[in-house]
Amino acid sequence: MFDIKWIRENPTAFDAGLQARGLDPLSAGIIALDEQRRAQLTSLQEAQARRNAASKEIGKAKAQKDEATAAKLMAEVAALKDKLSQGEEAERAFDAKIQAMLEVIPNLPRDDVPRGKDETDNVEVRRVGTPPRMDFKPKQHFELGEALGLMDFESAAKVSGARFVYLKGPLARLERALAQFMLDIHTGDFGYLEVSPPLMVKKDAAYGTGNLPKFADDLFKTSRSPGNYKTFDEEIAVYFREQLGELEAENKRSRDLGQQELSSSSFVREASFEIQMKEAVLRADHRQYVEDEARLYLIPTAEVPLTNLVREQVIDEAKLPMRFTAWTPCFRSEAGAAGRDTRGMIRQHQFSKVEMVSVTTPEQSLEEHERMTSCAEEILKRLGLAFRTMLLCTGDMGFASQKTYDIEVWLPGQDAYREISSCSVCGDFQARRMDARFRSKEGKPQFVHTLNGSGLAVGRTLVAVLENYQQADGSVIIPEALRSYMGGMERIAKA
RNA sequence: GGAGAGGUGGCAGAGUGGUCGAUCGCACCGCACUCGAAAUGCGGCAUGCCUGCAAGGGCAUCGGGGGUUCGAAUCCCCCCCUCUCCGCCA
Repeated sequence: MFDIKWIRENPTAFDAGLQARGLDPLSAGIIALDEQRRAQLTSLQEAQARRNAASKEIGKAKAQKDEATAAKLMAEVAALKDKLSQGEEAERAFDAKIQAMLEVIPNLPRDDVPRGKDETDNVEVRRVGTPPRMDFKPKQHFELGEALGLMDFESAAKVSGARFVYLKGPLARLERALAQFMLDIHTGDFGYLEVSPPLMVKKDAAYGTGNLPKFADDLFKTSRSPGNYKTFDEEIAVYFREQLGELEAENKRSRDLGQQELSSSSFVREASFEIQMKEAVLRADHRQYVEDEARLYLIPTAEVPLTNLVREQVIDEAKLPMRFTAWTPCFRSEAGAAGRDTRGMIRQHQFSKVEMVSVTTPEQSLEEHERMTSCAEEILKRLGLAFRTMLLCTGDMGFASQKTYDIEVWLPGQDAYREISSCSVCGDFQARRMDARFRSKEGKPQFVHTLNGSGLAVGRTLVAVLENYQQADGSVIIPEALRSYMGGMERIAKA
């Protein structure tokens, strides 16, 4: 989320950043709207100032029993009433309009991010490890898993639909082992605080990290039954009374004119039809409102609850950087991903991930970004998996990011590097949306910087282990580093 | 889910229609006293926004939203949260 003031002062930089993202310039439109808003705000505030002053004088006049003056002033304020309520409404309208424009604008890329259109313009910054040599044709993870009888997509489809899976026996345990292994490293070696967060969050939290309002389609949401209808019933009662009153008035007019009363059957039928239509609309609106307010979202990543841990507060600078890690399931509707990676565990509606989140000062964030990326890389190193680290170009970065490294692990079965982690620095973009600030010894509170990264996607790590450690006979060697987490097991083979 | 109590500045806690953006205390900052510190005394100390070169001026904010009123922290309505008790439950 951008500070309108910053846009006003840096329109060129703002538009240049948008252009790097492949977007059209927006500053002129926003600034024009903001100018209107401020002009209107000033005139509203002048009217309010006059009302406030007059009200104080009324108080004084009444205290002195000067009813004449009081009455005069009250008349003046009464005349201001329309102007005030119109002004307030106009202000709300301007605010909403500008807010709606700002909240869907993505973060601007840092200067050192390569310009580019899509993933083909990403820049490889390093390559670590060598892909294993195999003297047989490597299989894909789902071929291995299904042949072992430990990975069951068919049952999952029956129970939950496409893009779900059952893992069984040693594979289920391997998922748990990987997660524990990752958490132990992040907490033990890198100083992250392990957190077990809520898996459902409110709209405001999803908004804070930038998942809403623009990417609502990517989220699974609960639909809770609307709770209290009292307000609505009252609304309806008022409306009915109005309608009936009008009908009666209409009939009285007709009688006075000596005409036939309109409460003849046809009119009543028409009127009651209209009432029913309006009632239906009101009811629908109200239901929608209540549901939207009560709605919870399944987290698409633990980034959401972890980052929002600092929302709406002022943190003591001495506590920064804060580092959180969590192992959670993640839920994504994958709308618009139809046809991509339909087979196997690469792209699921539900997957397991160990997430890292850092909250820092503006000075610390760039260095923290490198550190976080290396924390993720360390997991792959210890597992003996080959990977490359990519610096994403401007066109391929996520909504909230200023700069992103993707880590791609080598998958022999696919004969390709595939994303297994994504580490982003968001600057104060999320902090503004969450109102998360810190206070230094001297000086006013300012917005924190936030970072997030996968450390790692557990499902995809499991895929990588299977494919990289597969043997000619279809069994899979368990990497040294994981064996203690697997009860000493060295190999997964068909039972 | 039911009943009751409550939500006010960093903390604590007054304020029930008119100079209340808010008394007092604690914490914090500055100054005085002191060799230094403690204690004491004096002064300062909420946030956001608009406007102005600045000094300043103005608007809004007492959990959130709406309403009554010339005027609301204070009255009315709705919602949220916290605490206590009861019920239900992994």
